[in-house]
Amino acid sequence: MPSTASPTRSDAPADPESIARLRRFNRAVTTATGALDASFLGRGRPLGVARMLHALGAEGREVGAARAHLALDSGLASRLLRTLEAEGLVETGRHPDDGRRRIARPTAKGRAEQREYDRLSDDHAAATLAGFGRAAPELLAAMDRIACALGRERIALRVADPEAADARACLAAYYAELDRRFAAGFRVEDSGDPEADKLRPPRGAFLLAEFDGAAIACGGLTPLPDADMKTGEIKRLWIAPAARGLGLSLRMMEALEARARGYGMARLRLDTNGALTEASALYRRLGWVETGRYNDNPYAELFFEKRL
Amino acid sequence: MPSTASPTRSDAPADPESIARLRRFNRAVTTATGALDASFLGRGRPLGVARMLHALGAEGREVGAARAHLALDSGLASRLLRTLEAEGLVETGRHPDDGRRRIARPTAKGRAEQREYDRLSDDHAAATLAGFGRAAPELLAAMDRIACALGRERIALRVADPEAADARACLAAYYAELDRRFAAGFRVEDSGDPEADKLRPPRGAFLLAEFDGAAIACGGLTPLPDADMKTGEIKRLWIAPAARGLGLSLRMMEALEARARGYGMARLRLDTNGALTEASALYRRLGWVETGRYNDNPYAELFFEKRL
DNA sequence: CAGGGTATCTGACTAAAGTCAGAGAAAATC
DNA sequence: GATTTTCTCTGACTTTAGTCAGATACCCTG
Repeated sequence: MPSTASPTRSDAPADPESIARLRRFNRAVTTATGALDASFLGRGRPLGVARMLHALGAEGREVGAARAHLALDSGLASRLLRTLEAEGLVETGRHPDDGRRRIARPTAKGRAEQREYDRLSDDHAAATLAGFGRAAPELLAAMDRIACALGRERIALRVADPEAADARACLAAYYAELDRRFAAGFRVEDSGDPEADKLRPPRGAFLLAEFDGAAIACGGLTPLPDADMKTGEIKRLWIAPAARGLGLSLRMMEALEARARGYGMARLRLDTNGALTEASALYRRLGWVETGRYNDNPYAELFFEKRL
Repeated sequence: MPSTASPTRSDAPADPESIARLRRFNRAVTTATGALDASFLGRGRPLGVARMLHALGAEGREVGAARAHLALDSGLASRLLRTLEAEGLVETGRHPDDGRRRIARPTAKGRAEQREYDRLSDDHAAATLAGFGRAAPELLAAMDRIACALGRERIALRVADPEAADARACLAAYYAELDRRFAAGFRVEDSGDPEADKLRPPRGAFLLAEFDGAAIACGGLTPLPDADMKTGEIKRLWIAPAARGLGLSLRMMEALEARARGYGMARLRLDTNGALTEASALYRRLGWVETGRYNDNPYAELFFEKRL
């Protein structure tokens, strides 16, 4: 992390959300460059030992998993754990199901030390942010963009509950963008908002794309009540600005279509607004064809259908 | 650098200018994070030795200067040079004026090796760019932004010749932006373009701000032909979008004012256009007061003056 | 030209990171 | 139940980076 970059004041006020974003950027760049995270220094402990302590997390981890994560030789990893044990920061025990594998867990003292490292990172991030001054929001947006691009192989899709906190945050960002982009604004209540239940199995789904712990895209699948019960609808497809242009919308649509096929659906529909030009272009590219209005959503201007 | 980031194809086509921008970003982040540049690996040579070879440049360098640049102990630096000598990559000779100092110069073989390291860096950069696909231009802009912010302590102002290549590039970018922002466009020929001679000493100046070899801002000072020959004019003040919000315009204005004072000038004038809202705000903040039209520049709508 | 200061170098040392060959115990396979 | 495989560990080793105390040669000043 931009650690040499003038940590002017450690008491710099910065909101946790900005700090998290900056640290996410630092991790992305750190991973991409094979760099060392400078916050791992400065507590009188060699880098390797500090990295191992960090890799264990608060809950502890299988020795082999930590070793693979840090790409270490088994001998070296073992020695680092012995060092941490000697300091009283870590305890190792046997795996409940497999006596060959071992689990290394931080002790209470070890967890306190992990929190100290976290605090160091936060301080560095806060100082960097303070140095950015009024340009900070815009720089953070640029950092989000680059972090997503550098780490795009690590963006993972997963099924989420549409009422979970991260899902709601994603949807809120989506609605806010619609409100900005529609000339007349946007209110969810007027848009035929699918109840959360329809976005859950067995006939619906809500997918989230996550990058380093942050939700950066979402997409929903709901059943439509037609005669043969074989029609689905794509809802709430949104990619965070930071993650656009990386092929994520394609991945999300393919995942939703695959899920619809798995549900035995024969066709999918979706509606969209003319203001969302990139969305319509995407649907056409993916083989969707324009069709007639199939609902009374006042915000919908264009209707698409795709046979599976 | 983003070296782990899928160097998919080494034959990826990417223009040298984009590669230079990406590498500038990498250097900025590398410096800020204390990271190692991964391109220094992979030629069977320890990092320290490779960094020393790189630090010498094609022309060679004083041992002390290279040592200071890499922040190395004198003993370690000396040993790295011996290693390079043993490989036949470097020759050291005595300084022409001072027999204590020594100059280390790469041999022909050493320069070839430097080029190989450069090629490795370029390949990494090109592969990363290729992976970005159509989002590349926008990502590069975000990278420029972050590189400037992280490295803002290293932005240096210098007097430049207004007809040198980097100055002309800076001015061209400025004119292009005016053309975009003015409703009726902009043509230099119509704007009372100061001849280059007026932007040179003894009564004028053209300042460039440089970051890691790239010109990112400029500003000119010319004499105005009033009775007591004590009036100057600020011309062509421009900050590249990537460098805005970092206080650079303030630095540039202060440098130009200091220079005007050095020339014995008593007052400064400038004109600007209402479309450049941030410029007018800056001038007011710096103590300029609005005054009447003093030229026939058709693009000028606002006129400011400041007593020195 | 003596003496102090400076630039570089060598030798002796340490810390950190990493490699490699087995040893030992547990699990999986035949 | 014997054999092979898997996981972790220990001991012995190397490489890289870095520190520190002089030694050496040169420059500058008085």
